Amino acid sequence: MADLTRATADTPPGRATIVDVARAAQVSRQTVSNALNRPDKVAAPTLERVLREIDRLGFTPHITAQQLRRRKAAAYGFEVNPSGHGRLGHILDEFLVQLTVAAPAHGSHLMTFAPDPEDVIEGYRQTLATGLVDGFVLADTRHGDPRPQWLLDHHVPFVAFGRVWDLPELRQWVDVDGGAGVREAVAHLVAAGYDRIGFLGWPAGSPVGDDRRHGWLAGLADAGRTASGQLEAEESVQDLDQATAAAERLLRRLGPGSAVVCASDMLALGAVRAVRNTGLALGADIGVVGFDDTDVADALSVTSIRQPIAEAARTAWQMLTSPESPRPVLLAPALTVRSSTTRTPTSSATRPRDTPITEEQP
Amino acid sequence: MADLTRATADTPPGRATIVDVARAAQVSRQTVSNALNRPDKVAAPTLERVLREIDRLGFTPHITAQQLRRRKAAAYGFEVNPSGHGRLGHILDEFLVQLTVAAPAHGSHLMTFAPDPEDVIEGYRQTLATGLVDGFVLADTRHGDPRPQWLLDHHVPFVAFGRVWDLPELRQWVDVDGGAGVREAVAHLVAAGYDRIGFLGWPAGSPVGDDRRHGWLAGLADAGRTASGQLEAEESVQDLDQATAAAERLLRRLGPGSAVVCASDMLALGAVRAVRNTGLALGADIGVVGFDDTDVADALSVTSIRQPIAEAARTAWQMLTSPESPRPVLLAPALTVRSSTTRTPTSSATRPRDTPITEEQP
DNA sequence: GATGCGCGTTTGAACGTTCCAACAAATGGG
DNA sequence: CCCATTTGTTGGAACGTTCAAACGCGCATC
Repeated sequence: MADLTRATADTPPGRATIVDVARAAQVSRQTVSNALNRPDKVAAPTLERVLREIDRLGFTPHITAQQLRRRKAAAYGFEVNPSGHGRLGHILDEFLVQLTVAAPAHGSHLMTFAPDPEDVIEGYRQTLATGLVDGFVLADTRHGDPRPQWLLDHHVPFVAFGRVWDLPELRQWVDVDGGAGVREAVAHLVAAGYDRIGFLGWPAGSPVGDDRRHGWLAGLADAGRTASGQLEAEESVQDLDQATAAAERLLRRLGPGSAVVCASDMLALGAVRAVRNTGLALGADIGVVGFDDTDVADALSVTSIRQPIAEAARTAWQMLTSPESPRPVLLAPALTVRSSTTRTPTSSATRPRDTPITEEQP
Repeated sequence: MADLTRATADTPPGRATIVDVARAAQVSRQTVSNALNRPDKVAAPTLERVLREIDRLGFTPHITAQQLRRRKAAAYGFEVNPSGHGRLGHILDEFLVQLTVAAPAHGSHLMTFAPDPEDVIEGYRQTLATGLVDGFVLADTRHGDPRPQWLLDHHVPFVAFGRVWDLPELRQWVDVDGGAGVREAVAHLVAAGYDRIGFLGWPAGSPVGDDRRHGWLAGLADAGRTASGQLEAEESVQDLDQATAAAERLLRRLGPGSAVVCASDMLALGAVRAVRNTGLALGADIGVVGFDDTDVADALSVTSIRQPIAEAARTAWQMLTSPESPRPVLLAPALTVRSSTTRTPTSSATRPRDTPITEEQP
């Protein structure tokens, strides 16, 4: 169907193949192949001649034929799970994009596939059996997830984004150290001059949520403070109103001049609403930090903890394609600082920075 | 690397091929191939025997070999553009997921690729020249987009999600009728008993934004109202504060008992803040409708216009894989109704529905 | 001057499948 | 009852590439 080359006297119509190049450069198939794959094995003048013809004919190797002969797809599968409201969500969305961006650097491609709703494994088995992919990038590893063990059992290369909690001996995963991110956020808040620092999280029990909570405690310890006297709200993000109410209770106890670190940007939205409901100023009176640096944080001008997704993607490829046995990697997130954690308000860009602001202090 | 079958007496180690099946069923290669591709050409008893062996050996055709021989990849490319904050965004995120879900129904696969930052076309040229894909699914078609014309020139199959504004004669696109969605939202608000209905949009000039604005005007006309006396705020979503301020002006003019339709959920967030700032009750006093049904709308309990992305994805596949010349398709979005457009407040689940609420009316 | 070696190049075969033409057996019409 | 047609099955070839082995050649070695 697609025609990429113009047909002339010495270029047959359709896409140019390796034999077309060979004929034009007056060498054999194999020499053209060598020119591309092991240039050191080809004499300099020959190499130059072949490369010139490759360029002239616009030859690009047919990956499908390579895949067949090399018995290697140079492609990896990525399961997109339509369960989460039919979307990947902010983090996996970005992860997929960054995986795709980083793929060429490893001579690979990414192929998406949807899971079989009946059987978690079936989609993996099929995708692999067709020879379309060499392995998989796992995301969203859950407790009791059967996939890592199955992949191990069948010697299928894979890497996980997210700790594989069930298999502590497994080494092929990248994750983001959420706890370290929260810890850093606490340090930032202390340095910014907030007196008391609370935490708005999810109900205990989820590994991710608990990790972030521990980061908060560690941050307090770093600053020589303890959690006693502090208050921790535990509500589900599902209901924004609950989060808002929890944040209001938190603010009543901590008072102006304090700050709240939240386990998600959606919780941070609740905190911001609570700040407004309480009649306080965001940033000047109360600091708020979110998690994941979503559109919401950006729109609300809320400081947020940003996961280094691009680096996670690059690390994942490294583990997948480098031959030696990998080491688990924990990446540190970074803080995107916005006006929600600035005690001298700069939210209005029209107001000059050096204008002294009288703010009510406790 | 991967070993999917156990090696026994009559099954050689490694993946089973078509010849293994042929040997086991005592037929030729070709008959096995026919059994899978043109079962009607195979005698019933033979067919049964072959299928039994296929099942027993766990044979799955090697797609790579099929691709080579059939000269067809049965895969399509999808460009993920890392420019938008490194993410696809809510809509394209869902579109990608739904494309992947619908792919098997068309015997196809989806392959992601990142654009060459230097040259918009280069990524397409390369991906196609390698034979990895037969064509492309375009998204995010912009004004002055060189891709559709290039693809047409080179006879490359493709379909666009989003109208191709530059090429009115082009027929291969699916889009969502945003205007119709807004129009329906206006009808919903009228039926719900809101007196005056405003619109909070983006500055005029973007096709998408203007389309939604026209939907608002059409909805007013349907209800026998005109935009005179109504007020339309035009601000950029970039700055939530501007949106909030614009919404406050809007509410001052429209007064309680009115409603605001927004061109995005982020604008709706501004509207919701304006409602709170004005001391009014969301839903009971002021109706708010967003667009795209994102997490934010869900969290804020805001009625939102939901794009039928899954259907768009199915339509895209249809256009791509069905032989006959396609017709452009405009899909109608649907309203996800939440408490932000309910005049008898049900936002707090604990408060019984039948409790009469005294609300101040103008 | 025969021997061995390394370099650059070529040739045959293979990856796993389907297209194509040929074939044998069964079926039908005159 | 023979020939033409249909039905079912088969083997050779091809898709475009790389692997593995072989080859010819110049050069140093003895």
